[in-house]
Amino acid sequence: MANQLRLSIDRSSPVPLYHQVVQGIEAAIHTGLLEPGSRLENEIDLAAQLNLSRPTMRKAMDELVRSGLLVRKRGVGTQVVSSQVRRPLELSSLYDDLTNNGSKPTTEVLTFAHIEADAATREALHLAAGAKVYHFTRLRKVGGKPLALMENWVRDDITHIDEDLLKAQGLYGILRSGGVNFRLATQRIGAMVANDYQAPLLETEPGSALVTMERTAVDDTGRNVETGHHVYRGDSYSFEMTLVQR
Amino acid sequence: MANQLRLSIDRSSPVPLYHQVVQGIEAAIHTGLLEPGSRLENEIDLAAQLNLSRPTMRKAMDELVRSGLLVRKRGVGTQVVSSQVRRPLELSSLYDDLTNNGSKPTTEVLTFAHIEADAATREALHLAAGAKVYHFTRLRKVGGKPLALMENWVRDDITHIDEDLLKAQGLYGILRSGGVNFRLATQRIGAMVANDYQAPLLETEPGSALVTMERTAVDDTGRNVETGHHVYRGDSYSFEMTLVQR
DNA sequence: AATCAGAGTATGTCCTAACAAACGGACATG
DNA sequence: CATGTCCGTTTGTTAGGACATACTCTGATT
Repeated sequence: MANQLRLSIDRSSPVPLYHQVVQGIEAAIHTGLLEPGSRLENEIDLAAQLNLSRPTMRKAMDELVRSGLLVRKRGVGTQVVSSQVRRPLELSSLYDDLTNNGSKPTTEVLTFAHIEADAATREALHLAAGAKVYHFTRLRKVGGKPLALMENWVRDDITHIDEDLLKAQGLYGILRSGGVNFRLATQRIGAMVANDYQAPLLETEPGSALVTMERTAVDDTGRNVETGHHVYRGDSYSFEMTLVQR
Repeated sequence: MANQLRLSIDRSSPVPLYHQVVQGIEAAIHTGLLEPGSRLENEIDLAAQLNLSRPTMRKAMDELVRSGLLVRKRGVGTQVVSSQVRRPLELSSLYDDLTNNGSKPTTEVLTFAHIEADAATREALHLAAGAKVYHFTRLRKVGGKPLALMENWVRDDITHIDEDLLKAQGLYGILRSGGVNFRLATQRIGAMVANDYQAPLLETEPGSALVTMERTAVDDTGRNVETGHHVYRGDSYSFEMTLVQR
C-alpha cells in the first residue's frame, strides 16, 4: 500500500514538530490523499523519512487517534478510519462556532445587571456569600432568525462587562480578552418544551421542542468563571460530536 | 504545599506503570487526599519518588489533564482542578451505563426484522445495494419506568442477532461478544416533542419534551457497524460531559 | 490436508538525556 | 517609588535506544 506522504517539516517554525505532522496528516486525509481504510507506513519508517524520532512521530499519531482520524492495532499497523470526522465538541462559545461557520450572528441583550449572587450561583461559581456577579440574558439570531436564548452568570473580578460589549462580541471572546484562559467545562444537554416566555422570543410556538444546555466553565487558575443556562430551537440546533474509544 | 502522595507502583503488574499512576492520582483526588486547587509536586520529583522516568510520569499526567482532573501551567506547576469531574461521554451503550450505575434495566423488543437496507441505512453503514440488515425497535425501562425508545439498524455480516438476545443484554454487549471492537462513534443530540406513537410507549403525554440521539458506530476495521435513532424522556435523561481545552 | 509453532512486523511501554520556553519573584536601576 | 531585567523553577519538546507484546503469515509437522 505504502502511501507516499510528502509532508514537509519546518524545523525553524515555532509550531512543535509533532503538531506539524498532525496538521500534515489531517490535511492529507481531508484532501483525499489518504483514503479511509488505507494503511499508513509504520511509525519508524515514517519518522525516518521526516528525520524525526519515533516518540515525536508517536505523539503526532496519538493525537490523530484521539481525534478519531486514525486507528492503531498492535502487530498490524495504523489505518485511516474516516475522512469526515467531526471535531470533538470544542470548548468554544456558540458565537465562535457561528462566525467560524461563516454566519453572522447578532446578539440582543434582554436584561443586564450587576447583582449579588444567589445561592445556586455561589455554589456553581464557588463564591463566598455576598460576592457579586454579572447576570444577563441574551437572544442570539442568525440571519434574522432567533436561535438561542441564553442566561449567564459571570464572576465580576475578572474583567469589566457591559451591554455594549455583549452586543458586539461573544461572551467567551470578552473573557479571553480579559485574560481568561479556559481549560475545561462541564455541561449537560437535555430537552424541554418552550414556555410562554421563551416561545415569542424564539419566534416559535409554546410547546415546541427546545434543546437545553447548562454549562460551567473553569479557567487555568481553577476559578469557575462562568455558568449559564441556554436553550436552542430544537428545529435548528443540535450537538454533534465524535466519541473515541480509549 | 508538597502533598505527600503515597502511591505504590507494582512493576510486576501487567497494568502499565503510567496507568497505575493515573489510577493512583484519580483515587487520591476522589478520596479528597488531593483537594481541588492544591498543587502537585513537580514532575521530576514525583517521578523520582516512584522510581519512574519523567516521560512515564508525564504520560500519566497527560491523561489526567485530558480527562480534566489536572491543569498544567508552564513555569508554574500542576494543579488539581476539580474532584467532581464527570467521565467524558463514553463510547458505551445506555445498557452499560445503567448497569454500571447499579440500575437494572429491562428491554422490550417491539419490532424485529431482517430486511434489505433502505437508501439512508446503506448510506450510514456504507453498504452496497441489496445488502441486508437487522432492524429493530426496543423500549428500555428502569425500575418499571420507560426511559428510552430505540430504533437501530445493524449489519448482518457480523454476528447473529435475535429477539431473545436483545431482551437479555444490550446491543453493544451482543456485538462485542460477536468480536466487534468499537473504536469511535459520531452522534448528534437534539430535542423533539413526543408524538402519538412515542408518548404512550414512554408513558408520557404527546407534546412532552424528548431528547433525541442519532449515532453511528465504527469498529477497528473501519466498518460502520451500527446506526440508530433513540429518544429519551426529557424529564429523566440528559447527556453530561466534560470538555477539555487542548 | 489440517493444524500448530515460530519468524517477522508493528505497535506498546519504558528509560536516559538534553535543551527550550514561559512564568513569577527578587533585585537592581532610573 | 515605579519599572525593567535577570534568574530559578517548572512544564514543553525532542532525541535515541531497548525490550515487551500482539497479530499475521508461513513453513513444518503430524
